[in-house]
Amino acid sequence: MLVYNRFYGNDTGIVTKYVVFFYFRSIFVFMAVTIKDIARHSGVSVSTVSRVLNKKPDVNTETELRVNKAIKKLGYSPSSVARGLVLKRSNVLGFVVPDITNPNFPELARGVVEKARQYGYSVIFFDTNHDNKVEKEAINLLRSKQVDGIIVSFSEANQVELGKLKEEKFPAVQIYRKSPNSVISTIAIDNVDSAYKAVKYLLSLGHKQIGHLTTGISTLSGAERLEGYQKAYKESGLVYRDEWIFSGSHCADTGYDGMKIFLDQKEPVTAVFASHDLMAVGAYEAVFEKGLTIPGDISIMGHDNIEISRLVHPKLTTIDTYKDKLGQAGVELLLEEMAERSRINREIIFKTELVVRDSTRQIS
Amino acid sequence: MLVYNRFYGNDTGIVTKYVVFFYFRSIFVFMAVTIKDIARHSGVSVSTVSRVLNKKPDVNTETELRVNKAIKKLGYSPSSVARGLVLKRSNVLGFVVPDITNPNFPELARGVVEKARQYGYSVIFFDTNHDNKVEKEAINLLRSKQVDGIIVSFSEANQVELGKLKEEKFPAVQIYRKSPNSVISTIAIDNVDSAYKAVKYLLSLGHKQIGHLTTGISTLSGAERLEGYQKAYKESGLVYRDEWIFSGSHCADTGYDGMKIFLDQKEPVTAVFASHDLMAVGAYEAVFEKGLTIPGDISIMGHDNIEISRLVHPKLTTIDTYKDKLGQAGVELLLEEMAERSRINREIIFKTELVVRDSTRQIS
DNA sequence: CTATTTTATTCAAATTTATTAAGAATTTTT
DNA sequence: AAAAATTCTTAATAAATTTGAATAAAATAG
Repeated sequence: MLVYNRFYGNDTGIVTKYVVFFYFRSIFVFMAVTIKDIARHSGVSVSTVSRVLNKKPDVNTETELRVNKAIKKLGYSPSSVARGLVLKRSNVLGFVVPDITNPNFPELARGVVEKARQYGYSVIFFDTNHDNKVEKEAINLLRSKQVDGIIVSFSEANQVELGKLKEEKFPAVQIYRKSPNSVISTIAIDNVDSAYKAVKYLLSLGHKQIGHLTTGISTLSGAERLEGYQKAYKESGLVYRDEWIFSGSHCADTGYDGMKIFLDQKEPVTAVFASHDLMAVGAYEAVFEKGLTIPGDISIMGHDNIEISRLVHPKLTTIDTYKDKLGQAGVELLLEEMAERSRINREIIFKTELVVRDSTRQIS
Repeated sequence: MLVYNRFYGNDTGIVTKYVVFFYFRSIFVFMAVTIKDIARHSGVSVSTVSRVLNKKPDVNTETELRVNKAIKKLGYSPSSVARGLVLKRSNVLGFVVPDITNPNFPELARGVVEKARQYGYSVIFFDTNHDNKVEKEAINLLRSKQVDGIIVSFSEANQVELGKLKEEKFPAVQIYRKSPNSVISTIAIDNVDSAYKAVKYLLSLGHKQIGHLTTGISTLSGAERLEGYQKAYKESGLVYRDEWIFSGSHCADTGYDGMKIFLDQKEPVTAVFASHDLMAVGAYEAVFEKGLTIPGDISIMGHDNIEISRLVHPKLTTIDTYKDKLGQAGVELLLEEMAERSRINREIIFKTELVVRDSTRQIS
């Protein structure tokens, strides 16, 4: 065995090391075993082997045994590609998300992949990085790969594309983010009710001035959660002020920015409901910077119950959205669509659940 | 348009709502357009169309135009499946991780998927949930799907399987976690050096009693980081005590447990280096519980620079491992392997980088 | 100006690996 | 010997690529 190491630096400043091993072993060129080989080896025809493989009738028990022995011996595994060509299905699903590094999506992805596996499907995964062009590209690629169905989490921009799929009865479901005009079947959560529940909880703790860090009306979920906030206020008979609402984005920094503004107001809010946990955690920083405490001086609530929420100090009160269940339900709905191939759209809305932790408190 | 809503509860206590839309539109059954249709439509043979598609020579400019027009008109896109059958490649890569909800993997995944896309490859994704059986299953599935190569992050258990792939010259690389006996090519980080750097930094701040929260020698990276810790101590001339080392796991709670033990010792450590950020953040909780401050009373350092590390308060000093770059490099190495098809193993080791934040301080 | 060679296009047929329907061969039953 | 039941084989099919042959046009030679 010959070994050599090479160290070198590259323009990123990362130094990499090469360790190369040369193996001198029996030379063995991999040749794929086909159904023909099995047929020849077991002295039957390919169609008989096919019947054995697919557990169809009209096969002698003895023949079956012989064929299975050959399959095992030669380590044969049918080519999904050839099978897909004939049967026009691939047993592969497509899954397209805007950003896997957004903490909501890994759990969703796990739910999807796990459930798909249970049903015998593999999953081709795309991360579009919020790029509409890539979204479109992904759809085309997945179709040319002949996936049996797709699960997407698209922005408004490409809903038209999804509508086209529906026209063709190509199985597709939108997950996590709602399909704005319900052009395809959807799995989502009841954002209005969820935010309503959150704000109602804060009101029940005695808070009357509740700020809201929203992602703005640019995202549907943001708009819905804002609606829930408003609904809770309306029902309580109290009124909120416009300056208690701050529009941020999907990242934590905007929570910090918003909270800073809230704290600088003459009559600061006593509680804040953030549209997602990351903003809530960002808000923490602004509170600490002012030398204030949570929940002593101000109560903070998030939404989504991502992992971070139970790791920060104090642990964040939030709303669980059952992301893995959403992913699983997405696959199940997709499989239904694949079976039916109708143009009916279903919309399955999950209720969410309040998770009370340490970032909120009762005030007199 | 007919709409009906259905509400129902299920055993998980989640209430879901059904909104079903019935569309009555022109009935349109999707029929795939094939190369034959293009040939017929443009009055040439399929082989000519194929030559146009693959930009091969020996095609009249005028013919090419005619064919391309037909392609556009009929909205034709070649079947990757049929193409895969003939060419024996699918333009699909496999990517298998133990746990996508582990905060290190999403970034890795993004790097892999993004780079693969740039090179025209799609990625079939598996999450094994640390199940060795599922790992094996994934390999078999990916092979029957005729992926062109795979990127895995396997535990020691299935290294034998990977070795078999190598025997067959099936392109495969191990990423993030090192391949223990280098049975296949690897992209990893220099864990020893990385931990060495971390502890050396703490020593440079004046800390002489540094605790280490390790994942134990059960994981290779844990063992290597422990080695780095020991190396730094050895070099400094100081000695560490065995009770300053606590073995935990991949989850945050064990950081809390370990830190509690550290703090209860008669002569507590003044700094702690955790093998990964989650443990470090878990340790925070134990410190706060005692009414102590970070870094006032104790400095804490993590490893991996996951998103959480800059969201906690104080922001965690840690080590960046360039996870997205690792993912990208994984794809590039895999593509090299695919081109060469040799039995040579490469090992590319990335250096890591110290990220100083607010959880560590100089002591006199 | 015809005959031959060269060049540029284009086509028909084989190939890839599996499934499946139709029909042939064999065995069993009537 | 005919009919029925069982089991297997042949050939078509899926949608592309590829090879060697065919055709047509252009160039060269006699």
